[in-house]
Amino acid sequence: MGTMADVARKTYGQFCGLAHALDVVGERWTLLIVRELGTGPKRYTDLADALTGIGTSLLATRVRQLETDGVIQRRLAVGQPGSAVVYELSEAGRELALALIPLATWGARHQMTDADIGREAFRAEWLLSFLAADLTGDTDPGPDAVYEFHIGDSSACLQVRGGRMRVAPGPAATPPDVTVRAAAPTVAALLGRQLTLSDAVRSDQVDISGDAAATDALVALIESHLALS
Amino acid sequence: MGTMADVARKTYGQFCGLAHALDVVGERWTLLIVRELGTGPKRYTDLADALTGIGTSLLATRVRQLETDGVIQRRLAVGQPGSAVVYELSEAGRELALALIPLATWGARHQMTDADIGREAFRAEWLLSFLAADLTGDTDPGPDAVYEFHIGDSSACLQVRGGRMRVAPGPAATPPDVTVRAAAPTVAALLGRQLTLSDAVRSDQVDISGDAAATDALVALIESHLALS
DNA sequence: CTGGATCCAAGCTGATACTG
DNA sequence: CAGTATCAGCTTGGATCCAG
Repeated sequence: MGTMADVARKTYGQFCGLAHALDVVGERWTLLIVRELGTGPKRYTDLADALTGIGTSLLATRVRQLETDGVIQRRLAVGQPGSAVVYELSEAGRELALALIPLATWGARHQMTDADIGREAFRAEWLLSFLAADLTGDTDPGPDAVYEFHIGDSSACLQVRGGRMRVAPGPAATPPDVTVRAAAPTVAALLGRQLTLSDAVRSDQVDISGDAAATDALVALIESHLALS
Repeated sequence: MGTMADVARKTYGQFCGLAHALDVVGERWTLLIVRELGTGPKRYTDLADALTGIGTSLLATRVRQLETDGVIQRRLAVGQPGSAVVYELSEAGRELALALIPLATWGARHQMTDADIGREAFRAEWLLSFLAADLTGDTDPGPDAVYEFHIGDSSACLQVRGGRMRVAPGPAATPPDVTVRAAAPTVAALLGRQLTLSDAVRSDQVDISGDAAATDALVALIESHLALS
C-alpha cells in the first residue's frame, strides 16, 4: 500500500500566484533547502548539516515533496568518492532561487542585526550570495578573478568570470587570486556600519591579500554593497 | 501575569537574510496578510473575509505579531462608518510587499494552472496587482485613466496616474474611463494562452467599453503582460 | 466589529534505531 | 552515505463559540 504520504496536501485554495507559491514552498524549512541548493548540488548529509535542527525524517519529506513539485532533481553524481546521490535545482528551482533574493535582501535589511551573529549559525556563502545578488546587473564586477573568503571558521568563494558572479561554498578549487580573512563579529560590525572596510583593513581586522588589481576591484564591490544595503 | 505570549519565538537561528525574513513572515498565512494589505488598509473583517480558512484566533495572533515586528501598523480610521480600526503596511511592510512580487510571479508561472480556478477562491485584485507589478518600469502604462474590472463576481480597479499604476479592490470611487467584464474561466483561458485577448473580445467573452484611447492602451498593457508571462 | 477562549487535529522536534 | 521507521512530547493550526 506504499507510504500513504499523499493525503491531500493543505493548500490555501486561492487563485493567486503568491498563494500557489506558498502552497509549494511555504512550509517550514522548504525555502532554506532551496537556498542551500542555490549554490550548487548537495548531498543529503550536506543539507542536513547546513540546516541544523531539521531532523532527518522531515528533511526527507521536504526533499521528496520538492522533487515531486519539480523544484529540485535527484541525480546520481558521477565518479565522486563516497555515495552518489545529489540534489540540484531544476530550471524552475533556479528561477525560484532568483525570486527569493528580494525577500532575503528585505530580511537582511529589516530583520537582521549584528547582535545576532554570536548566537546564530553562520556560513560564509550565505553572505556572499547576498553580495553577489545585490551587485548583479548594476555594478561592474571587475576583472575575472577568484576570491576566497574565510569568515570565522567558514569559507566560501566568489568567482567573477566574464562579468558574472558565482558563489560556491568551501575553499576555491584552484588557487584564488585574492584571499580574505575576517572574524564573524568583524563582518557583523561591517554590516551594521559600526566599522568601515578601510578601517577594518587598516586595523588588521580584515586581511585581504593577493593580486593588487583584483583586490582593488573586490574592495570596490564590497563598499558599493555596503553603501546600498 | 499577562498572556505569556512571548515565550521566545522559534527561529531558524541562522545569520542569513532569508532565514531572518522567514523567522518573521514564514508562518502560515502571514505573507497572505501582507499581500492583502498591499492594496491598501483593511479592517479585521476584511482580512478574515479574504483569507478563507484562517480562523479568527489565528488571524489576531498573526496581525499582532506583524505589528510588533514592524511590518504593519494599527490605525484608527477617521470618520468612517462602522468600526474604526484598520491595519496598513508600514514602510518596511511596503518594501516587503515589493519583495514578494518575484515570488508571486514564480508561483503564477510555475505552480498555477487554469484548471485551478474553478475550485479556488478568486479576487480580481490578485490578478491586477500582478499585472501592475509585472509591467511597472519596463512598459509605458499609457495615459492617465481608471480601469474598472469585473471578473466573475469580483471587481477591482487599476488606476494609471502620472505613469504609475495602482490597484484597489472593489469598484472605482469615481466613474471609470474603461470598464472590463469577463467570467473567471475566460480569464483563466487567457492566462493559460488557450485564448487570445483579441479572440476573446471578438467573441464577447471579454467586454471592454469606454474611452477609446484608454481602451487601446489597456489592451496593449494586457497583451504585453500575457506575452512575457 | 474585533478579537479572546477553548478544544481537538495536525505538524514539528528530537532521539534513536535500523537497512541497503 | 542515504535514507526509513518509530515514537513521545510539544507547538501550531483549524473550528466553533463567546464577549466587549
